[in-house]
Amino acid sequence: MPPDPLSAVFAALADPTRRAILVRLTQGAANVGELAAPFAISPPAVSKHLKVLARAGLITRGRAAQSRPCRLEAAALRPAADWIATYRRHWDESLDRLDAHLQDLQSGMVSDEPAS
Amino acid sequence: MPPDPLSAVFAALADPTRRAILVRLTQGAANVGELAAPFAISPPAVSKHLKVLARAGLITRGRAAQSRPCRLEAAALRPAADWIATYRRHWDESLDRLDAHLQDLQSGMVSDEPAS
DNA sequence: GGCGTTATAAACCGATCAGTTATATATCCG
DNA sequence: CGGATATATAACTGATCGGTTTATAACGCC
Repeated sequence: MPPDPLSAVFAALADPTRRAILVRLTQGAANVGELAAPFAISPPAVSKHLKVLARAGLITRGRAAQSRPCRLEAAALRPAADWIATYRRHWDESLDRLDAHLQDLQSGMVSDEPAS
Repeated sequence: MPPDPLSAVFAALADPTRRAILVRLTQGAANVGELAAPFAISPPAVSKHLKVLARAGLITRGRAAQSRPCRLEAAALRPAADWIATYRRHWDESLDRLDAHLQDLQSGMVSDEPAS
């Protein structure tokens, strides 16, 4: 059972190494060796990270001689950004608190009386 | 070793159940029973999800009688949104391709000659 | 064809995850 | 106090993760 795409993207972003790889790819395509260099992990480990990123749609791979360069596919970040954007409205804490408080009152979750 | 906060947030968002819990909490605070209801999973499982969300700073818990209501802390999403926002610039594929191509040329990654 | 380079695949390992059941804790009510 | 309700903790399980080492495959070059 493949995870839904949104989960795949968030899961891919949950690893610092993978985020660093994406950052690196904003400077242009790179092959596995170049990506592995700064991380003190073995090439196979990088290869696995790339597979995760590819499954999430965040990169695509090409072929150039022995090299399989990776290219960033930033468009795959859009659904994640959209999901988070729904919460922008709640970022302002005062609005948020007010909102929640009103909701709580409405649903009878709190007494609205001073505690003890 | 605690994971860095950004990883904690992305990891928390990587689970559909936890995302649904956050969505539910936009409608106001809720206790564990209310959160567990729509998901056909046991209360302890929900409790664990809430612990993950709390560790990521995405919710805070209160006390009201036997109930420990959860409140959304949307501000914790900000770093994640900011991280992703850095890639907005790359979402337009034509800009992205051009960018990457120029970078590739500059770093000598591709020949810039027609293949074969 | 054979060699070096680049990258993936396979097998394995310890840690963490997401869920369960069963047990404990905390709070209210009578 | 004792019982009911709401939640958390403990102990366990199967699956997945992030890494390793070893072996294998694809390509370019001589």
